[in-house]
Amino acid sequence: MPVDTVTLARYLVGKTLVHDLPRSRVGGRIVETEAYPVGDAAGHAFRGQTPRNRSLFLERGHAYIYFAYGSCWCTNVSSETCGVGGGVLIRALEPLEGIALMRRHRALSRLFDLARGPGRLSAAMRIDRRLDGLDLCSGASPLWLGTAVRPVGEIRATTRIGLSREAHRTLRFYERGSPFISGPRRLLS
DNA sequence: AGTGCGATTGACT
DNA sequence: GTCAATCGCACTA
Repeated sequence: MPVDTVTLARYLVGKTLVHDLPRSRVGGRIVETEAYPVGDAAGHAFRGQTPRNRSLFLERGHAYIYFAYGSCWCTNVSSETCGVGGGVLIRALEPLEGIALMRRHRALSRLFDLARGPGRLSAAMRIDRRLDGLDLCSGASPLWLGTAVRPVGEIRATTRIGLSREAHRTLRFYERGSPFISGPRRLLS
């Protein structure tokens, strides 16, 4: 696993994210990420460690899950060494496994909208605070990162979504041409 | 104790 | 394309 945040954000595109539920499994291919490296004023770790963001300071590869806008859970991977704050936001997933169950979690039928956006993918995969702080690479967690199921396409970089600070930095990565990424369609190509 | 504000989404024009 | 709901948390007093 790469040792810096930006490289990790690129590396995660094409890998899988899987959640083992009591009776079944849901998961998919990561097609879009955003990097929040050390020293980035837009990152939750920027102002130091607090009870809310403590998982960002765990060794790289742990889950940081936070609640945004009163309704959405967002799923991140910690990306630095223990004690240093940094993370990668998982923004969109190409659904692969347990699609019928994910549709039920989202009460929605369109496959392309199932996991297109950080809050949507967390809802589809039933990810919430209970999974915060888990080691995503240990092999023992119900939420885990898996290897790529097929070769990844061209990875493109653009500006991150929804920020006021550091808005110019191109730290959003996505698989070119994927219909499963979030944001305006014009950014697809 | 009170205030302000999002790493968003879904509904609506 | 625009816009407001919603609430946990950080920050100020």
